[in-house]
Amino acid sequence: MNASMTSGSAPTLEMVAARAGVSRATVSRVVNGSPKVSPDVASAVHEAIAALNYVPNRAARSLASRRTHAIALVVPESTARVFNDPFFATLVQGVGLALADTEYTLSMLLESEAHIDKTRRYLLGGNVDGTLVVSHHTGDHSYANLSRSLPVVFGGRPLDSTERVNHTVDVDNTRGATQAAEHLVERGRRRIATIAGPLDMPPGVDRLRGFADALERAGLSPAGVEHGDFSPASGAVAMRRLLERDPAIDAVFAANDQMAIGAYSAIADAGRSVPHDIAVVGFDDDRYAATAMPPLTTVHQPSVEMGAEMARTLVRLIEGEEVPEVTLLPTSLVVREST
Amino acid sequence: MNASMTSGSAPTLEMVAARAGVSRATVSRVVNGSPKVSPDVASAVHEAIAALNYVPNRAARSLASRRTHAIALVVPESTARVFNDPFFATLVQGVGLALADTEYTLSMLLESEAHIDKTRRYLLGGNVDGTLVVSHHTGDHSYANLSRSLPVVFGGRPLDSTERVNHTVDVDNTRGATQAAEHLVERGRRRIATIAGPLDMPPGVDRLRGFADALERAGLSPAGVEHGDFSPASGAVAMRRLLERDPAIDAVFAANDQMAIGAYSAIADAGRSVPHDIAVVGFDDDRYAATAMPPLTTVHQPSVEMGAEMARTLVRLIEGEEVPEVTLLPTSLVVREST
DNA sequence: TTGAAAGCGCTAACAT
DNA sequence: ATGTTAGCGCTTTCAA
Repeated sequence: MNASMTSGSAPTLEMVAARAGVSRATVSRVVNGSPKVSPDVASAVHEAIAALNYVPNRAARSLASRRTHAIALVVPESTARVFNDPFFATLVQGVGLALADTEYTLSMLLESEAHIDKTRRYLLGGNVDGTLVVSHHTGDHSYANLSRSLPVVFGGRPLDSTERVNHTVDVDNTRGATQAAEHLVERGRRRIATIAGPLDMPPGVDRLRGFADALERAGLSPAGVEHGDFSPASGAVAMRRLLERDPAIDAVFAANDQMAIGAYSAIADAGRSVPHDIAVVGFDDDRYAATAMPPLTTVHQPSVEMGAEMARTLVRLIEGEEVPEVTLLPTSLVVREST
Repeated sequence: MNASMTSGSAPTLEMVAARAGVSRATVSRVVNGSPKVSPDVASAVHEAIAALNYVPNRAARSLASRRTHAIALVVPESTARVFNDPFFATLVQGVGLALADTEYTLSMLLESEAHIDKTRRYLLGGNVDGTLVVSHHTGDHSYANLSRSLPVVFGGRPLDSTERVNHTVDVDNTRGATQAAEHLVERGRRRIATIAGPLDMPPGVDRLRGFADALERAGLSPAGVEHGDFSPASGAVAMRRLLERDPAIDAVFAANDQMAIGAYSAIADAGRSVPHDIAVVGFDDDRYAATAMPPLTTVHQPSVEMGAEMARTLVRLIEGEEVPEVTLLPTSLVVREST
């Protein structure tokens, strides 16, 4: 717009100082919001900044302050493979949104096996002030000890709880499963079975427990428990087995929507209908849930919120605030037509 | 592992120099792969680097070299809203994967309206060496002129071709639509209609053109053209209209899968069946395509590859290489049961 | 081929 | 409340 913008190189703090007639230190104070600057000096500096369209140089700032104002989001390869998992995609969105309100920047690290320690070096090499890690896998110890050298927040589907990982944000899987079971009971169902997830994955364990506890409180016991691997095919297989053992089942809670959809087909194959003969509740509220036939009643995961919460937690951690070791986000039941 | 690692602060280039018995300049040369270093000196330096587990400090490097080795991926808010668009998610994955082979780092900028110029400042403030922008929208001029100050590669669903944007990577929409139309012709269909996308979006235009051209070459003309907005509902409406005008239609090409799915329901409502009465081909090969009933024949978009190509193009641009202004990625037809 | 020296743009004591 | 002065860790002329 104006002449100063046509100058080749970016304006520096020094130029601002000269223009405002103060020292560089003062400009730095103003830029960093130090309280010990007189109002008139501050506004003079602000004017100069605006006039020159000054933007601080990050590299210089990091070098001097030893802080990068960047955080990493590490996506283990196994997760990358399911990158089109809507849950994950939405989580990234939450992270980005939360960070937009801060001075922090997001570095995405898609970890491919070939570069596994490139990632570690990057993280440990002072390139970021902290990191977020999303993992689907229990056995993933690779980042557990990272938290000794760097603020880390785990999230998504967190590690096995036996590992003392410092900070994690998770969805309240247990409570969600309980909501699902209670809903089925309220609908008058009595022979309620479940298609659980793998027991080596925390969500698998928690969702099964929440389900079982709720039934017990209702004075019922599961009409069957079969395990799947969260895939639609495994859901169909599990449903078939459930039906073989007890053809009179009148409801089923699947530990995720994909398995619920698989169950749909097994139910149809058995000549039964949803929800008339068998009510079905899923978990995740993924893209398939709403458009399934019939639309699936399911437990909604607040994924955007989870990403945002992870980001906020990490930022607080970096700034030295006290933060709870684990944050559990509430789920909510979305009632559609499968119950 | 060893004693030096327990030392509080990270090893510096200076420490490496001392240990290798050379100057800092030499270490810098080795680290940066300069050719003018004698082999023995180089290996001594490499040993020292390994022994100390030295990792160069990025901030210092950027400050001195005026390069950041970071690239941004800007996601306009409108796109963020459809973040769970599998196409986009996969594209990000491709970008990440391609970058993993380089020295570059990915900064994700989810742009929220409130911070729109925060993004511009960030990009122009020397925080990145270049940027990738994904956009669904024609009218989005905000980044068009960015390319005057910074290497930029547009991608995904690029801007209106009337804007002279320097570099873009796109899927070959025209060719893809042609493949779809030719397939229908080969299947013996003769009354072929299309549910086109909006004419203010490049994919809408290109897919319609590719379709029409192919029919013309086959000596046919469209049995009908209706426009939708890429949503399933609009696909259903369009299909209904198509059927009203010409009940004898025996095939339809929808400009995306979502509209094809919408068409499915309109076809069913009309008492017709897919593919017996009407063959349907979509475009995108999204998550719904494979699981639709019947599974949808569609044009596959190489989204991972597109992300990777965008990243590679940008890196080349940054390194000063010559790169083509537009790269068109080939699509492929995935034949399933709807034709 | 190697080293010396001068910054890159900023922050953070320390003075004043 | 403001200025002075050192660096932060690296790259890069320029000499040797």
